[in-house]
Amino acid sequence: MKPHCQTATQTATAQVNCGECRLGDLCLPISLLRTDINQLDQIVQRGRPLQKQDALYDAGHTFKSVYAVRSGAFKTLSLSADGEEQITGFYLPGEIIGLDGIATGLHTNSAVALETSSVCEIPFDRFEELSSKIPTLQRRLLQIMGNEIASDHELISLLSKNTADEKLAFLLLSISERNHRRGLSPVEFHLPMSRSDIGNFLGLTIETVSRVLGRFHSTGLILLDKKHVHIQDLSKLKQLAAGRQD
Amino acid sequence: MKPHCQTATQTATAQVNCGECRLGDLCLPISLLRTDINQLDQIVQRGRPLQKQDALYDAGHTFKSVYAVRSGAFKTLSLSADGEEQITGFYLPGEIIGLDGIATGLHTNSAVALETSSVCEIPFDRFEELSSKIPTLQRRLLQIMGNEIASDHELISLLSKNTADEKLAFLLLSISERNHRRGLSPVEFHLPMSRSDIGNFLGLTIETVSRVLGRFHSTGLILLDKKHVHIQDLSKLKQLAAGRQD
DNA sequence: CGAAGGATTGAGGAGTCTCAAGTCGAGTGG
DNA sequence: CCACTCGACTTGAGACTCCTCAATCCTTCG
Repeated sequence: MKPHCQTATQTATAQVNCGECRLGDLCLPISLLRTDINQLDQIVQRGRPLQKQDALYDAGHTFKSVYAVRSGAFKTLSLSADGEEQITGFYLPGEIIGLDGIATGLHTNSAVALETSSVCEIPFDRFEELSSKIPTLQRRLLQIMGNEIASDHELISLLSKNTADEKLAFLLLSISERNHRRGLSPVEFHLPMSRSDIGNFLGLTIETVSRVLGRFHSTGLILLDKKHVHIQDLSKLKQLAAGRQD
Repeated sequence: MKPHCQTATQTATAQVNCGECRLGDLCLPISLLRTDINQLDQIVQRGRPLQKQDALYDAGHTFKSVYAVRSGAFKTLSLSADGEEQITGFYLPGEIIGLDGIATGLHTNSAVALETSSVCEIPFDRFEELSSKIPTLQRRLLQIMGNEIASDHELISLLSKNTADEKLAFLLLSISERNHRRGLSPVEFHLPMSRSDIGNFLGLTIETVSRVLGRFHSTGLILLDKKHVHIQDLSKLKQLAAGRQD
């Protein structure tokens, strides 16, 4: 329908180097010296545009690279023993995916584009080489993995203890905050994933997701038109997400 | 009551160096050269015995070290926004705890001994130094974090999709396998944690845990005497844990 | 011995799932 | 341009799992 901003700029930024990327220090190069950034810049491979539903990598494939989301959005998912799909995370621009697989050398998850997306690919062998020379880079990688673990723990707590309402509030808030960090509006945004993805991620059925979002809408907590969300009462949403019912 | 084996050997092994530790390569030093092991050995601090309920570290404290469980067992837990406790993992001998906190420099979890336990402390600054000189060691650390993430994802999937029966079967099986790896019996062991810890970890109430374990017992799946477990039908337990009801 | 914490057992209720029907919008082909 | 189909989503009614509340038992410990 209407032109999609991120897709439009994607080609324009495809050649931008790390030092000038508008994602700034959201991505890896945080607090690197200029000379170090240039070194990193030389191993980063840019411009791999993916269409909706395209897999960036699949579970079982050899782990070669990590990726920084440049535009669009991804979901990562693993298949459990009984063949069920479990979404383990959603990833927005500036965030790093592909770190699963460091342990075994094989990816344990698949990463799938939720909409037209592009990434920066960082070959891991060359990254490791580089990071043994640049201590801050090594530290940064550990930080990113640490954050991954911390957010997994948050999700674990959410899944064990919270109601459907609280889970949905948490997800909306999480996307709101991550958009805010990228300089976008914290109260008005686009949900890149389907209801069914949301349900899978939060351990709910699609019907429950639909009902809860409907209730959020009818109580004036949010405005909702399909995938477009406008948060009306941010503080109440925060209360809900924290587990304190209104 | 009766003497506790692991506690008894604890003092005896307290001075053993990494090269001779009977946990072998379960712990960090996997596939290190002998000279490298010796270097690691020199930074490891041993012999910190903890009593049941003692905290190894607390959430909010500065992150200084990682720890290898030497004997006993630990739980790690985080406090969610609303002050609720969430157990994020149980840790048995040979396993590494304390890696949360790498991201921010502060521990995000607390680690609490479930019974009399001892650990090897590995000061992280010196470990980082050492690992920039020994590439396998650096790789090993990433592996351990990768495994942590993989097991978190497994737990996330378990919490979102599985029934109480399946959750309990999974936990029993997990402990069984980890005991087996340490050379202990995979079918007969001791649960180091309380029913309430189990429930917290699996997102169930204590009553449900009790009822399910009781049902497992009365259907002949396991023998159960308080915290002592004897798995009678391992394959059926595996089916259950994989989500295929009998 | 009494108290306190952990665990078991029972009855009733709430929240979410299942099953089923129905709506909406986009894309297709006549 | 309209009917058709397909997928994503919404809405409703009933069922079931698990939670809540409460009583009781067991073990430990002062």
